[in-house]
Amino acid sequence: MTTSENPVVILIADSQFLITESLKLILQNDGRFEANKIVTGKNEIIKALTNEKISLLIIDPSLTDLTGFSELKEIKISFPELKVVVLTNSLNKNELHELNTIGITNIILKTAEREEITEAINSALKGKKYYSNELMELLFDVGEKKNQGEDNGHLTGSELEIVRLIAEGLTTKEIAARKFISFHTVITHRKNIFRKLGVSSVSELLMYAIKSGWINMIEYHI
Amino acid sequence: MTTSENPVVILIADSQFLITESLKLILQNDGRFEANKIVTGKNEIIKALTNEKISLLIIDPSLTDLTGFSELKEIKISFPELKVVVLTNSLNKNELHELNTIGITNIILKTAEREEITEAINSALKGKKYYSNELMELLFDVGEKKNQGEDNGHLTGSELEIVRLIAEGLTTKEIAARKFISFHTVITHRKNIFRKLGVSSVSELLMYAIKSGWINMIEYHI
DNA sequence: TAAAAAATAACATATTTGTGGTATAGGAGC
DNA sequence: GCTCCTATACCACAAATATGTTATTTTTTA
Repeated sequence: MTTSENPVVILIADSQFLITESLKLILQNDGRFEANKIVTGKNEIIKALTNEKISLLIIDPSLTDLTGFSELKEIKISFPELKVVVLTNSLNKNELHELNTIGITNIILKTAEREEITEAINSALKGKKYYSNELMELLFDVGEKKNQGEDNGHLTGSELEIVRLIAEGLTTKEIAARKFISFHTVITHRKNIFRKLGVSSVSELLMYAIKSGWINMIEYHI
Repeated sequence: MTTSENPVVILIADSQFLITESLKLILQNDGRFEANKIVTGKNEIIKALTNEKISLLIIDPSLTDLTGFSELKEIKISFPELKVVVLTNSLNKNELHELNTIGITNIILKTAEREEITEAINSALKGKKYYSNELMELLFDVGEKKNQGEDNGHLTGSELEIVRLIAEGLTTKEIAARKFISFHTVITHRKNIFRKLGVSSVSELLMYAIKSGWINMIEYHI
């Protein structure tokens, strides 16, 4: 927090010009930070982290990999000392939990106010957690309105694959043909999926799947 | 373009702090503009447009109404001389065409580069059209991959309402009860919807509806 | 006001879904 | 070795869907 500490160098990894410009301004006006660097491509991130002494990385994960965060995970493993703030346009509950698992606990949305942004940065530097208000709500509505199903949400690999094929518009018969398995097996999978998720129709299933980020909507919605 | 013209006052209507901050910076550095004002609520927009001589409005429509753009339409009618640049996070093809119908032809995404932003503003002031590169692609893939249906995409009000009820997970019988119409009527609507959209299952219908922005995903995806 | 479009409704029928069971083989973990 | 989980598979049946065709009334629009 004071100038007597190690120099704080911040790396901003974001391809949105309008965002990086504002961030630069905020960090400059703060005065606590030694230098800031902006990278807009995924390759530059590793290079900068390797060659320079970076204290904090502010990153939009959509710059790297949108689903799975595997590259973000690798960064956290390669640079354990690095503090990370995730700054992104939108996150669903699945993604939020996944980031938590990786050890990223300072997450804000690009709709955040100035106070939230500085708070997230300060918390990250102190090793404290910080989440946007909107994300806190997401974290806490674990109970939720619907689904009285038992082990909600945890589908197996085959089950997830079938959800995606249903989303593509395939019928049970077509899914069986595509996967070279029996029609009856697909029926059983469907039953298990419905039971686990507490839904009883394709519509409800798809809404659940989209909400949870199981279906890649990128190709459907710009 | 020159200082001899009328003073150019720009109103920025956006609730994203990170965006308004950058815009302010860009406009300040440009030097051509007399004054800039930032509003973050929908009520302030009309007040500012009424009381001050605004040349250009840079607006994120999600500040007002996300679907239908009815408030944006009213603004265009009330202030015909006003130039408008729409700056938003995402748009689908339906929304893009709707904006076009209203007479808003300068549209860029918040992922735009500095050049695109200034170009959009300059074009708007000159009365010329400007669209982000990503949006141009959207405009031009009219042919598209699927759907060989006839009058694609244009559903009536009742049909759209039924699409939303299907998305809610209601069965045909339930929809009939909810709307106080015959089961057979709902069946007919479904048939017409499927024919118009070139789909043949609820899954395909929902994917189409989400892609087109007919279903409000806000409650499902933050 | 005449034509076009939308909303309403019905009948018939093949296909698909949703739901209740039961059952076996293979792998992971204790 | 034993148990839990997963993937596989089958039977049966009621409910719902998808598809075709036709037709009347109401609303919109040209």
